[in-house]
Amino acid sequence: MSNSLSETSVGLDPVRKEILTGARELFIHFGFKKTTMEDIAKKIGRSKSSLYYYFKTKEEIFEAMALEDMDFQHRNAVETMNREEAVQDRFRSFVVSLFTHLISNKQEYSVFKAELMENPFLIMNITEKRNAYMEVFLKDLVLYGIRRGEIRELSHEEIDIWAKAINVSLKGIGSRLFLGNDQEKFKDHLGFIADALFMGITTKI
Amino acid sequence: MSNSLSETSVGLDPVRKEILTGARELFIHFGFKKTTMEDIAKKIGRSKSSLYYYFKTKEEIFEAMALEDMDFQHRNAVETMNREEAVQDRFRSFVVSLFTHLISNKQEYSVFKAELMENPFLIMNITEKRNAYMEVFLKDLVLYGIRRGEIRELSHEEIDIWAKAINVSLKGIGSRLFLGNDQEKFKDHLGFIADALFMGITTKI
DNA sequence: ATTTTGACCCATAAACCAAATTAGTCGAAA
DNA sequence: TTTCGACTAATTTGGTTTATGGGTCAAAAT
Repeated sequence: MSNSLSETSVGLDPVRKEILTGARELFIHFGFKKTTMEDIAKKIGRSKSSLYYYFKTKEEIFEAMALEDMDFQHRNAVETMNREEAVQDRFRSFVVSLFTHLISNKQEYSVFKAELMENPFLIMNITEKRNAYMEVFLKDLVLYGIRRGEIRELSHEEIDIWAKAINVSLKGIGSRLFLGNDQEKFKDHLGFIADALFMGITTKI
Repeated sequence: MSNSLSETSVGLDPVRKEILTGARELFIHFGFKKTTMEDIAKKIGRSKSSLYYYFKTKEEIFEAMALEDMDFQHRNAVETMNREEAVQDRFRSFVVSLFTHLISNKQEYSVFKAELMENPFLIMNITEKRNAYMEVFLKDLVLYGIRRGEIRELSHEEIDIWAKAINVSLKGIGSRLFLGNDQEKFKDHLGFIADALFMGITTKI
């Protein structure tokens, strides 16, 4: 389970953290483009050049911040999930946790909606890392379920495909929650959605 | 089942069709932005003004063309699907048909990849109509399955949610097939993916 | 009445340039 | 090892002009 999104969680450097928390506030308030390196530096009472001692580029700061957030959010979901035993319960719990967090923090990240499509390259790295992480996570979960006899014996290939498919599915649902304006209907049925994806909707037998 | 994406299939007007087929070729070759109304007019040997007798705007032409294509593609999938009896088989058949078509026509539509994010407003209407269509389609399919006793009795609300969730899931998988570069792995497992979404991956009972 | 057209209009895109910002570098200082 | 001020190079901004191309319209053609 040595699967994680961000290295910074170990808190390697206090200044690094300082930069990230300062940057986070500015990014969330003004977006990526309108936040200058000067702004970040001033915010934490340091010179702009200092930032370049810890990060190579502005993008790198943004990326580190985003990954840190996602990491926190995922750790949270995993922690909640691990209180369950059955895979179905774990999956449902994980999905519900992720999406409720997404919905409740929706406002906070709304600044990025516009920017996301102005420069998609910005989130490319982040997306890739997240995908890689999620796929490993989902594969592990399937293996856990198979071990418990709650999931049919699937081939390696099938597990891989399933993980990829469910990942993009969840992403699709996530974007709809984030961008769409019908979260209301969704948010009360997150558990149902998770179960439907995992267990299907057919009559058992 | 009076559920369709495009009215033009009835072939209301030959000139309208002419315009659409001419426009299609140009759009596919040069993209939306670089094809001018002049180009389209010249292509079919008419004056630019004529186009405005049949369509209000350039966007409307593009939209009509796209909807016509999608309509064809969906009619095809439905036709294939209807050869099956069991819902599971129908769903799988439908999904496989749609996605194989997508994969094989991928090259043709690659011009739009870039344009899609340059002006997302362009496909907004199309996307909305497609979503509406797909949700109705999926709901109908569920009702069919419930009638056959192959799908558990779901509430109206749940059917609605399921249709929305599966629609965005399929869209997610579709984009991955269209934009990503790992179709190879996917394309041989489309049936598996469809089954997994529909029937889940848990051991039955 | 329906369809087509050329001449026209005008919003927007492109091309250009000067000025200002700002990301990123570097050597020296702390 | 870490921080900083001064520098530079690239990008952005703002303002202007030109050109393109979407869209209108009244008249002509069918």
